[in-house]
Amino acid sequence: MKSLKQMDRGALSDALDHAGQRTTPQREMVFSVLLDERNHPTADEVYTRTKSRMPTISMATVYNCLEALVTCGLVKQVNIEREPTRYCPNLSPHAHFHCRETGRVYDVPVPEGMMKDLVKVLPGNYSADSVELVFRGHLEKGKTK
Amino acid sequence: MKSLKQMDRGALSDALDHAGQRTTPQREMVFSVLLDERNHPTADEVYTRTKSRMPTISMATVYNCLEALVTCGLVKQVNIEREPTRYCPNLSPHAHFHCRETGRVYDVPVPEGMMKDLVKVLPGNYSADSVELVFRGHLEKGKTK
DNA sequence: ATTTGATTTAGAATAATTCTAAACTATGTT
DNA sequence: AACATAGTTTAGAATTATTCTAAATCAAAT
Repeated sequence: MKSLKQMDRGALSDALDHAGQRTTPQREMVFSVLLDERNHPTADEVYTRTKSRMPTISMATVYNCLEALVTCGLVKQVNIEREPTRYCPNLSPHAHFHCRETGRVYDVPVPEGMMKDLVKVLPGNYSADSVELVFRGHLEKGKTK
Repeated sequence: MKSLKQMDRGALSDALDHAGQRTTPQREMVFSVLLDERNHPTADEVYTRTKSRMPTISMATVYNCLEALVTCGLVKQVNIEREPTRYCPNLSPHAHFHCRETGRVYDVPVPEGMMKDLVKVLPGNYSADSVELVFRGHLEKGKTK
């Protein structure tokens, strides 16, 4: 898909607007790239993909756009073991699985409410606004996905 | 505490030995530093603390020692949001809490078996050997710890 | 004693990310 | 419409944690 669906375009400008930021062609393109292939790309990968559709974009702009998208809440950063930051447009609560063999990261759906329940292990004076759950291991032979 | 307790010294050389590595004064000192003040120091902080007791040690050696300790299983790396890697000698299953205000990281004890139970959310073909659970937020006024 | 291999060390190299300052773009105001 | 203002993009420099390199040191084993 080469461009943003109307729905996503709307969500994007709403979210940017709400954060006091402008909707620009670069931001639309980067967002589109993220929605298009949701395999947790790094900034560098996002740069390569975006550049193929918008050859004049710079690495700095890709970082700027990603930051804007994170700030306005449409994208989440995924950090695994000090590897380069990956970007994920999946906003529903989920965990991550990191395959040691391929290095790939997979979203893992979790039962409704589970992420919230986890917070209950915290002592009373700890107030958490985010919960991250990351598994590491390998995929059994068979499925690739 | 300036030096390793006999118990820890034994655990250290056993573990190093088991991994085919030698017990050296630098490794003992770095391990001692980690056991001494368990506030998830970064390599840089470990370097500073170790240097105060062993002024000739180098940064490279600190990294080497930390890597040796991680490899032989006595220490775990804790990575939060692409910040510098922290080192933690707490081997019992636990979660982490990252305070956005102070940047500090706290160990959070979890109910027996909980970390293992979390693995059950994974699809059958996902085989996890490690589970990481990180909360981010802030500490309510009152206790500092 | 000598060889062998591991370890330590200082400093160079790497790599992801952030910063800087100039050019560009869009928006709102008269 | 012209202009001021503020936000955005851009290339390249700077930063920073970490890894690499190669020489020096050390320790164990022949």
